[in-house]
Amino acid sequence: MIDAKVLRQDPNRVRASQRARGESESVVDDLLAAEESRRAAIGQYEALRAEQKALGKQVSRAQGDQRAALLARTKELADQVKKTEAAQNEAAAIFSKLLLGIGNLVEDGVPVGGEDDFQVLETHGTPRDFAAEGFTPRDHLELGQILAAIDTERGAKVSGSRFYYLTGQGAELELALVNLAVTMAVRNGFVPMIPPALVKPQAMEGTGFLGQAAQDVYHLADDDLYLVGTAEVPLAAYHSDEILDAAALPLRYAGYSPSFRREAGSHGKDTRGIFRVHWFDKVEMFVFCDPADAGAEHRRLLEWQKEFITALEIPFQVLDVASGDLGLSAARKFDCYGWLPTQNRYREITSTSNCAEFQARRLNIRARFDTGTAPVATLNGTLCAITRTIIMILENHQQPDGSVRIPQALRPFLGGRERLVPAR
RNA sequence: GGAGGCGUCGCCUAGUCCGGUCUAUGGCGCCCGCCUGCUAAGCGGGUUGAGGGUUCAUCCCCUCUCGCGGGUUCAAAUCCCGCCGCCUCCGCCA
Repeated sequence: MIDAKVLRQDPNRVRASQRARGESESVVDDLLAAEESRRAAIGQYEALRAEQKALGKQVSRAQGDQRAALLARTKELADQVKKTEAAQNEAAAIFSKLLLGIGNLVEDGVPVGGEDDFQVLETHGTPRDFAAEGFTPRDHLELGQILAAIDTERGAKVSGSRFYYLTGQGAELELALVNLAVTMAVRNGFVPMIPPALVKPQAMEGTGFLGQAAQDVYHLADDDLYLVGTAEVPLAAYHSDEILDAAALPLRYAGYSPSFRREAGSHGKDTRGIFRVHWFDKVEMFVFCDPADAGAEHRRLLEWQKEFITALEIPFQVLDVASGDLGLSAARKFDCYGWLPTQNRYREITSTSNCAEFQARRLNIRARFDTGTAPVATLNGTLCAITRTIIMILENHQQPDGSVRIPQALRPFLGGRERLVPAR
């Protein structure tokens, strides 16, 4: 959630952010009104409570008529205290419900607009010229079938559409990618983590996934647990309700977990192969840091993503995502789009968001700074989303015979092999 | 899933039966000071945490805080209900 102080002191900044996101501005006025009635109720409650407490002491010492008179007054007070307490809770509930609903304040410099208004910041590598090489590239599904690495038919038979099996070399490829990603993350100072993939509502709410993204989340109604769409959720909630040692920041975690996404509202989009699926595994970077360092840390996460994609020898671009496409919790987001030869365009392969203090406030994660106890900043970034990465590797490194060259960096994790080879 | 036990201010712990004197006891640890060739020991003092108000800052003030949430009561660590977590045992299970 955004800072209630900012809301009070500079409501226009919140209005501007809402405008950039394409969200309602009037919610700001509703919030200010709710805040005012909440404060009024608190004032009344505190005054009554103080009197009640003072009288309570006298009651325990008083005798006879005096005691009876005091008891009559304290009874009256108790009644009023209950009423003001209820009023206070009601106003607070309205306030926090509204506050939880509004998106993070958009960082300065973010391009304004919707999904297509991103700005391309960088382009790395050069897409192969398959025409010059004299063959037409196969798409990842065809390659996956030739290599006996991807089985979507049986995935559909067992689990439905948008499910798949990674088989043989495909399964090996996932394990190799995970190993490479975790090895690089550890070298960069991350603590590797294998977090739970089912979480309580607070974790989901705290990370901002029950807002506009709620329709994309799997919920187990019998147990009131959610299947996470990213390790970001359990990693963020790891330190919930904790006060961290500021000297220990930044805390960097690399979580390997399955990611479950309902993909509601994307019917008919990217239906071929494993580009958009209901489940995939992912290695995710997550950082808790001093809010003053968040911008710099965000750039570092981006650099580590670029390092990983570069190691896999995939041509890619870095995008500065536009304000309307940030999601609830991000103040700024950079995406890396890898080259997809058969679509003749770049497609999303990683994403990194600076959530500033937005998630930390919701999850109650603070640190003791010199200036006092304050929320930390949280940042997340994909290191390796397995299915997308496999797609990019297969398509970009394919050979005319359907085999696939394994990028140098990955070979140590595949027993030194140089190629994935067609099955018989 | 069943039975029992437990959850108190960093750690350990008293208090809960029988509500008010709990503004929560004591020890350890930690901080400050004294003493002291140094260190240790000793002596004296301080030390729950969070939120808010005030202030340049300190001081100070208020509220909340005995696993969490309700309830009873003028008043709850203490009584009642629900929940959560941990431990032991049983059942089931990879």
